[in-house]
Amino acid sequence: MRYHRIPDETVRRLPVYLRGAIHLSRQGVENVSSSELATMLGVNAWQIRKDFSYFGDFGTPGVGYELKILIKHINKILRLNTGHKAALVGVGNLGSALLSFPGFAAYGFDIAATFDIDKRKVGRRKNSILIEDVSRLRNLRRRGIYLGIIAVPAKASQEIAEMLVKAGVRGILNFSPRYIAVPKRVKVITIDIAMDLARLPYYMPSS
Amino acid sequence: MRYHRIPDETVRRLPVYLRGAIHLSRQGVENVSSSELATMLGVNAWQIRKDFSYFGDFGTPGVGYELKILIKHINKILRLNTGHKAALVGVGNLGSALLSFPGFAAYGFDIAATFDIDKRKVGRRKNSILIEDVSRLRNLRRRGIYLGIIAVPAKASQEIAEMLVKAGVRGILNFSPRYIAVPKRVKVITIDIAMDLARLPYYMPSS
DNA sequence: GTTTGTGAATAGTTTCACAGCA
DNA sequence: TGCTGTGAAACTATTCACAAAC
Repeated sequence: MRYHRIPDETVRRLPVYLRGAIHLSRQGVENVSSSELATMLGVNAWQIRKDFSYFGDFGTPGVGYELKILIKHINKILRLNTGHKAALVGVGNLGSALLSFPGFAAYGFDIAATFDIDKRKVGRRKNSILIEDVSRLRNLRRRGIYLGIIAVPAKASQEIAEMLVKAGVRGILNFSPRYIAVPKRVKVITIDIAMDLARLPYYMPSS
Repeated sequence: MRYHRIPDETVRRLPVYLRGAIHLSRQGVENVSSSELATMLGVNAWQIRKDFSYFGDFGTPGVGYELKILIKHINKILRLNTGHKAALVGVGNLGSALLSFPGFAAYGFDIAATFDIDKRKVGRRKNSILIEDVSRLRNLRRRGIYLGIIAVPAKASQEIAEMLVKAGVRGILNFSPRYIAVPKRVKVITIDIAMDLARLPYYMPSS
């Protein structure tokens, strides 16, 4: 390997491998082969080996991958080792669900601040985190927050995205069903639940 | 065009185009060019034209695409025109959020039944839909439901998936962070929120 | 014997550039 | 003139097959 550009598709799969590795590690397993991991995650063994080959040799022929090392490496590649504070904007149904979602902590994410526009919510606490007024959505930089989660209605998402960018955010997880335009230096990942559901019938055998 | 296999990537993008088309149509717009739609959705114009070219000529050179026709065609291709009843399993935080999520109805999806294992929830109503005991998760076929949404803890997801398959479901939207094994005839789409978040730091400029 | 790591072959997708139609 | 539709070229990703390592 060495000195290859890492395919985006590989980056997309790394968190999946990480999830599997953490799961096994918690069960006390110490080593795993590419084919065992593959079966568990529903992918191909050669895909896993190829993906790992972009980063270095962390496996041992005849044995497999040591989970501790594997987890450490993937965490480092994805820059999850440092931990990340995130600001959640919009504490409605979805936002509330996200607040109590255990999956974030597992990857070192911490929702450190929440914001809403609804005066009735502002000042209250949800999961022990204070809900602040969106107008206070400034200088996240100073609070060490570089990551925003947008869970507001579609209409407001572009505006909120711009506020987040101004506040110093460099990555946005967007749950609103809209494309949001931001400067190239900011990375946006959009999760549109209905969008994924919408292609399910296409793949379903005739009904 | 004609007689090409449709790339999966194109199928993945069709709901995005549909969303954009519906949005414009609601605003009273009647025609749109590939480049207008592209700007609005943050994609390339030639990508849109290429994608549409797999299905037939629904555009008019010099004019663009008539939104009414475009929407009808995409809906038909994705088989969203008939409407789909879905069964939601797991009425916790996420499940509740999904119940009040407006995005489903927009694509003709209707959460027609909900199930939970928690006896305290069973019998109650949420968004006017009765929460039934998971043991009643049978014969969805008879109720005209061929689509399942899994919003239960990871541990239980494989078991629930198997119950859904037995009940006649042909497509599953899985929100649990686990690979679930099902017969090939059943299509599973997994949405793992933490997984998408996990690759954000990789793309964020050094922090 | 088992399992990794990886070049080479294959498959799939995006981008381009432009002919042809309204 | 403006915009679509699409082959061909360029690029990217997946799959294979096997030599090397344990």
